Amino acid sequence: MRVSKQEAARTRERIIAAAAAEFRRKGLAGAGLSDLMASAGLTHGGFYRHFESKDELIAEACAAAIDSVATMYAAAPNSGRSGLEAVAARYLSKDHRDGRSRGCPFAALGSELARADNNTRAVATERLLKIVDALAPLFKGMRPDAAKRKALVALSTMVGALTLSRMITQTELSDLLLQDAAEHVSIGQQ
Amino acid sequence: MRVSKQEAARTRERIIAAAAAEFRRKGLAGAGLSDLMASAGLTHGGFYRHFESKDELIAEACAAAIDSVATMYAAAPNSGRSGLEAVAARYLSKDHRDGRSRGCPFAALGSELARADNNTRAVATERLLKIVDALAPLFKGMRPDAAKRKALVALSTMVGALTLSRMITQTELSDLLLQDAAEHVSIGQQ
DNA sequence: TGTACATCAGTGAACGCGCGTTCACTGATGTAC
DNA sequence: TGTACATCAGTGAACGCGCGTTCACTGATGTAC
Repeated sequence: MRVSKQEAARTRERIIAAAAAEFRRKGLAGAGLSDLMASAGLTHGGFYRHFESKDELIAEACAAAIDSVATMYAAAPNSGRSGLEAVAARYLSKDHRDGRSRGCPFAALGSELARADNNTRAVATERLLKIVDALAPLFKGMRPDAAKRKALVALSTMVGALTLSRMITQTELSDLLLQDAAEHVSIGQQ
Repeated sequence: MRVSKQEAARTRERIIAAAAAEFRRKGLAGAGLSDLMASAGLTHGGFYRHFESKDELIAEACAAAIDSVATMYAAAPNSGRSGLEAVAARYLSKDHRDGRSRGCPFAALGSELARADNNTRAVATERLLKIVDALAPLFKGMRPDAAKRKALVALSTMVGALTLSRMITQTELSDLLLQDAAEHVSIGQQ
């Protein structure tokens, strides 16, 4: 039952989207291709019509996951608070902490990404730099280069705090860390 | 070939030590019991004389790993620079980045720890608080409670920056992040 | 203190299971004339 | 435009492999008398 090129392309995107969620939920090693294909509405046998290997899917799914949360780093042009404050509040929210499968892949997969193959790490690095570029303008009154460096450190704080807040078993402490980290990042413009 | 209680206890410690290194090197899911027991100089069959399950070992090995790097957070009473500056420089060094298997488990296993079972996460949380207690006095002229909160945020920055520096494929950028994050943490006393 | 027996740390083979990957097959899509 | 054939997305079964776990066995250690 061959399917049109157009539909096949849509299938491929569905697999990537399912993988982006499954990997963040269960980890790169923990998510199996069979479950993952099932959650895309397919049987696992068809996987290799779309990808050469699980590693190839990992790279594509990570790229897609990073892109899909990129809007989180855009300045919200609404309220009176600074763009940085808004981004930090959104990133370090309880919703983000409790919604791994839709959240930041650096936090959901950080230590596994650090062990991933060269291709995946290169893809992740490239997207990381895009996010840094989006974040940098939020550091007002700074030379672009300095702002980018500040942005990467701020992102480090957010990724680390979100990861630890997910590990911590005491709800109050977890909440407090999110709050303190958000405040710390918000005032980090000097 | 039964072995003395004393020797059995030593064997148990050897397994935990081997696991603490293997888990940090390959991840909690990636490290297999067979390899791990071999690296402790044993065959895998004897594992269940010492532990009820892999999960039990994970909890014990993580505790041991955290404890074994706890000295990294002690203030070095030598040089002129502040204790915090010394700790940040040590934590965010290239040696630490390149020596996963002997380094901080929060960075080496962060995203996997966030998905670990309740027992492991409780053990990790308890040890995290000990590290925060060790770090807090480095924030001079602050009430203990405020200092602990600052310490946890600083630790978040260090964990996030180390994790990202290991993921980044461009050496110069990875180095720069370590340097910038160390500087940021060092001056974070206000 | 010496003897007889129970315990149990460690070995090595085996268990079932799910993993990533491969393959023969189906039949609608795409292509060549 | 219509027909004949090649392509290939998707299915479902099967592959070998390594995983965590179990088990029968060995023989030195620990214990009871």
